[in-house]
Amino acid sequence: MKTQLPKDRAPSIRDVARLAGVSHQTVSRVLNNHPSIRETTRARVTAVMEELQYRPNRAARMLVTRHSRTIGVLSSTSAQYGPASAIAAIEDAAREAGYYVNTANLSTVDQESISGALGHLMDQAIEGLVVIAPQVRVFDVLARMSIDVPYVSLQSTGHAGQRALSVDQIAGARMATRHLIELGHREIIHLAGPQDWIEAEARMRGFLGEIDSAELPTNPPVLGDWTANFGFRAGRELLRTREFSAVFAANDEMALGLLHAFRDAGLDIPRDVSVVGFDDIPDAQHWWPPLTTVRQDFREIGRRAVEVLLGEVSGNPVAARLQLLPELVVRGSTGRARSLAGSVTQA
Amino acid sequence: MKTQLPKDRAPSIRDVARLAGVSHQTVSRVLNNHPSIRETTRARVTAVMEELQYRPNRAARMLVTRHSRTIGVLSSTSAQYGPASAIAAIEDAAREAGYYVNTANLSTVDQESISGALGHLMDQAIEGLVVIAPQVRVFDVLARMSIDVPYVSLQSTGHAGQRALSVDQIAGARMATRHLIELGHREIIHLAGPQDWIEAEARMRGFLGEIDSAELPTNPPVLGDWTANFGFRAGRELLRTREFSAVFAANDEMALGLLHAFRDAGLDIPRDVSVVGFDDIPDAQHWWPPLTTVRQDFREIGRRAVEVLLGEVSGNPVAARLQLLPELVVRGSTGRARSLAGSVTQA
DNA sequence: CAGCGCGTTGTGAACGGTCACAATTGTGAT
DNA sequence: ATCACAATTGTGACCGTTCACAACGCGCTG
Repeated sequence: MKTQLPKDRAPSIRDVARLAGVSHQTVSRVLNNHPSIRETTRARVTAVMEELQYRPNRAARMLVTRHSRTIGVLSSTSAQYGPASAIAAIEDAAREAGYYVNTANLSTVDQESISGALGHLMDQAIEGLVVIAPQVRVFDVLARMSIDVPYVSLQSTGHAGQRALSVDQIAGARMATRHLIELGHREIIHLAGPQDWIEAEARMRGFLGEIDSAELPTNPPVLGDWTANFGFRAGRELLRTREFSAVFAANDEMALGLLHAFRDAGLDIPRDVSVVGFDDIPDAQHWWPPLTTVRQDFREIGRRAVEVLLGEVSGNPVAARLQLLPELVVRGSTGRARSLAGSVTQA
Repeated sequence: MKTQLPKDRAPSIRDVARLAGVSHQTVSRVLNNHPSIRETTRARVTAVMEELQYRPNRAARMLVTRHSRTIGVLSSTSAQYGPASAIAAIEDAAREAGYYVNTANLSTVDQESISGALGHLMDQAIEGLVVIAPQVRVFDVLARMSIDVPYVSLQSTGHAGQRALSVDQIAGARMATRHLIELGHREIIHLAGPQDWIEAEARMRGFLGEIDSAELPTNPPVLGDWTANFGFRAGRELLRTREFSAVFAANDEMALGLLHAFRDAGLDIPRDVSVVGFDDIPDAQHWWPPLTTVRQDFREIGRRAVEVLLGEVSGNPVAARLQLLPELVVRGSTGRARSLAGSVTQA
């Protein structure tokens, strides 16, 4: 009982029109549910569409409307938990809003790689861009290429000219640091992330700010690369060269490496050293000891990014609160300070 | 010194043509580097393109050629390390080949969600599909929707009618199990993944096969959900209800949960219990104790998936070996068997 | 010198939607 | 019944590219 079609191509709007006995424009109107269509006509057209399994051709629509309904995501290290779950959330939210998502990964952060990825996205005629690789340099390139689409950046704490949407990294870092101070630690070392990452720099600022408020001696931070491997090596190095009773790592992975190194050296955590991480990835509660860390909700950030971006795209900006507050989660890796190699002179 | 353009729109092929003093078709030929173009003409056209910052309109091209140069990725749990790094690798490889990637996530695995995601991808006119959510049901829906594009599935060990590309899960599971047997363990429990996951089922088959070859008693596996939280609860439950000296977990996350539970119960690993995982995620080497596990190279799988898929798409299938061999990585979470609560009767 | 063939370039029509505008139909008031 | 006006539908052009085909120029052959 199927209606035969002349062409072998996918059915077009005109095929539907012919079979429904209307003009192609009417079909188009049904498609975009235009208000003034008689209910009976709409039903007839819809029926034919159903029968033909009609699917609008996105390319054609895109050609004339100049809307791709696609947003781009620029990301690095997208295999890590944080970025990965943010991306997943972005995709979900975008799809829900009828948008498509295209992701480009940055293998390296040289300018060529960045502009290559950006070019790839621009070819797609993206209408908006989410930047999850908040290295400073990315924004330079973004500016230089005169990208004309609106963009949001995750976790960049107001660095760019555009809207930035983020968990308040500075507040989070202060919470972590204050927690250690309140436990009586005075010699606290910060294992920071790469300093061309805006969020790494923000966490460092938060750390230094809090240390400063407490009028504690300033220990030079160690600059890491986010990985557990680095944390491990840094931990060994620290034991050889520094005096401290606590470390605040800029992310959970590096904290894990620290735990490993300290344990290998025969130290008891948190009796001998306290460790705080940042992110609260799902594994962290199962580590040994379970990690005290600062939780940020990556999925929520992703969702909001899309919300803000689509608001921007459609011309009526969302007045959403752009800063989310992170939350300190105290577990077994932190405890009261006692003397290890140095520290503890206080009241 | 810039040449003024009449329109405010992005420059088109005809704008370039006019300025270069050629026909639009010639410009098109340059674009697709057609052989018979005089070198001088090509140079002239290229120069104008450069000056105008011309970018071909993908929608227009797509409309007429019916090629989207886009491949789709259907994935679930894309925040986990394995899928996430495979996706990243897919994107890299695709971009290198001049293709675009569109990902759709499965929040739930009901049929509606699956066909919704698939529909989203089909709207994009994808030319090929990579399935990373190898639940059996996905393939049912795939068949029912009569998806007409070629697809590869990751880690599905030859379940589907189409090409499957994977690490040999069965071999990996056998390696892990054999390792435990060789250490003298006789009461080995398998903490399996959800059985609607093809790879979970394959790992279970490998485990059972190896147990069978060694003529050991068969312990009923425990069915989990891949998460560390589940592993933790399962670990506590096992200690209450079962006798065993080793557990083979179907992935590293669940193994982590086990370690946590066993440690909480005051057990020493590996003296009292041995634990093996699967995947070798980067963190696993830093856990306590460092996890013995089966390594599979997710990036490589992703790369190959694209290779195979693009071969299929372009009509000349790649004759690549589709099975990769995983590798056993022995670390601190496994050791020789001794009596715990049961077991150890052997020679 | 006509004619052939090849390399190179141009012409006009698609592709499948939307847009602007015109045309038709229906409705209520006069 | 008539008219104004709104609701509904139709017509043709256009978006930017590729495709099929035609045409041009030029050297070479006979």
